[in-house]
Amino acid sequence: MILAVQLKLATENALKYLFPEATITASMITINQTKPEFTGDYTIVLFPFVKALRQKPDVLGNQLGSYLLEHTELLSRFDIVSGFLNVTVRDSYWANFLLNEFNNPNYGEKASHDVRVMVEYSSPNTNKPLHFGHLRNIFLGSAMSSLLRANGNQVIKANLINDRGIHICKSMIAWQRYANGATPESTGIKGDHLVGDYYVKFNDVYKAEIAALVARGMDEKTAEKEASIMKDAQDMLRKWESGDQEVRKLWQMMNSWVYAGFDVSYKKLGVDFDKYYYESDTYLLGKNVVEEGLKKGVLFKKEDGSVWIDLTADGLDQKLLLRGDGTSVYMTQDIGTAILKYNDYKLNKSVYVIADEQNYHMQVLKHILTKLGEPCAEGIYHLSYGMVELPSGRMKSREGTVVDADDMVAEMISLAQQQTEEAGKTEGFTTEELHKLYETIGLGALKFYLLRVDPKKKMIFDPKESIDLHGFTATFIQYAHARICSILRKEQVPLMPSHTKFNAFKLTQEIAPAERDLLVALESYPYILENAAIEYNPSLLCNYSFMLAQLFNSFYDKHSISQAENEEKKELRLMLIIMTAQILRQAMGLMGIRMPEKM
RNA sequence: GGCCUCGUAGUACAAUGGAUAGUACAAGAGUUUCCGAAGCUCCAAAUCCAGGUUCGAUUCCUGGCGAGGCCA
Repeated sequence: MILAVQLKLATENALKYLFPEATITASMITINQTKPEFTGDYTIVLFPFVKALRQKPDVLGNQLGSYLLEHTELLSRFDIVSGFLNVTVRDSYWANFLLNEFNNPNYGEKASHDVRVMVEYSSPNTNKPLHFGHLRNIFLGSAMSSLLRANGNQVIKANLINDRGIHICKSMIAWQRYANGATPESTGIKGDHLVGDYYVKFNDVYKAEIAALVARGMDEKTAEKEASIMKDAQDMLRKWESGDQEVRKLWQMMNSWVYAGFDVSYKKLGVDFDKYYYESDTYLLGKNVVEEGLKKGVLFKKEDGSVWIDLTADGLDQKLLLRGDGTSVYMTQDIGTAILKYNDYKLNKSVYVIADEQNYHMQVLKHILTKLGEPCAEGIYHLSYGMVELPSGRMKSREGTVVDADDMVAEMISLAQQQTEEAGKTEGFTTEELHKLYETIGLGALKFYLLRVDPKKKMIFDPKESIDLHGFTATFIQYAHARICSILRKEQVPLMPSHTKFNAFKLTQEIAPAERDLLVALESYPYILENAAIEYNPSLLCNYSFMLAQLFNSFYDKHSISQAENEEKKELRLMLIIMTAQILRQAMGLMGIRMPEKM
């Protein structure tokens, strides 16, 4: 159990013993890390007890501090500063902790238990390539999957592909009209980009057609409907729905190009999926559930035959589930798909990584499933994230302001190369190793950049300033790791030595402040790891890793390891940096970021 | 119009109701015969406005102002 939790329990017990009359609840106890300007490792806030115990903070603090000092093995001293009880943990505690955990490759992870969680992410449309906004989704989903697994859950990574609909027909019709049979092979263009080009082409032609019609005196609304390319696309959609052989063949061919393109991108990004769902398989689902809901009286029918649910009692409004002609809407198929997923895997939880513009939709979906009495409802969690915006505002494909994902990755890798070469750090690597290193640095920077922000908040990305490789970045953390590896290489200590190597270690000297700071941080890692999963927030792990790397850098600057004052200090510091490197590798690994041993 | 988010240094981000509001970039000053300077050290700079709850509010509540999103 980590120290902060132990202290909290000890405090609760102490207060109950000292003040048996008063009611003390765990929620009243706040334990923080002590601010650097005060003596101590952890701080217990005394104010919340003042009223309940009718004691002055100082008196109370003294009683509590003395009790903890006497009755636990944890503390060596305490200080009271204006309502805060600062406690200092015994050096022997830290030494024991370090000796037990420094080379534990699973430190902080939880044992596997039978809770099945699906994480759905990426979920692209098959009419255009991935853009920068998708990357936030993909990295979030991938990191959350790893985080949930590290916390013991059985994770299924799912990708629901939006492979049908009018937008897909748009690129198909434009390809049919203008491509002259061009294929990825004949043009050398990546499949998703090729199809995307014809989606753009569609919009160009469409716009021109509307303009021409308006010029002939038609009003704009009518022109939008009358444009021939749009009529063709709608006609194609009808044919697709009726199973027209030719259209289906074209659809399959173009989608297969897109999938091949996505596969290349996913592989480059280092993400994968356990299960693919296709909207062409699921878009008719949900209708029967709606029919049943109608029978149960949960849903109602309007005069035109359309089916609705009334959520006004829940502060929402009425929501359409089936149109008068019996066709379904997005909500209908989402109901069906939620049930399908649940039945496929007997899910305990189903996480949807979807942008916050769908907040209302997801809220309604969960409500409806609850009202319908579907058991999948309870486990649904919308991991809502803010959109990535440019300084000028939202990315808009129509205005050509989208940043392409593949381009962005390539740019980051070349930035990594450029900076490595400028720093003259290419010696001792083969060409192949360098290539891999640039990928590690470039992709790491990109992932970290998108994950370091609280998912709920929208973020602004300025492509002109590109992404820095200094400061609050993956590069900074990777560099700290590489330095540690370099020291260990020189000392001929493996990254994960067997425990017996330091068996003879015995602490006889005082632990220095910089060593302590590092120990406190290392010890709190399990708490961070757990919280990041509970709060569905990988940025907590990014913040933590960066702080840990910072602490290492300061420590490294103050104290020599190979030239330590004596053998004991050297062993202590070696264990410290072995564990630091271990946690950095593990934490960043969960984010999909590799830590190089040299850079 | 209704509902939901969000307003923190020049910029981008932190802060379970707790101490003097942290970090990075940019700006300024240092730092290399010594384990990797992609580093370290110092310096300056911010909670949109007005009320309220509290021993204590960036955080909770109300009302403005501003930005974004969703629903018709």
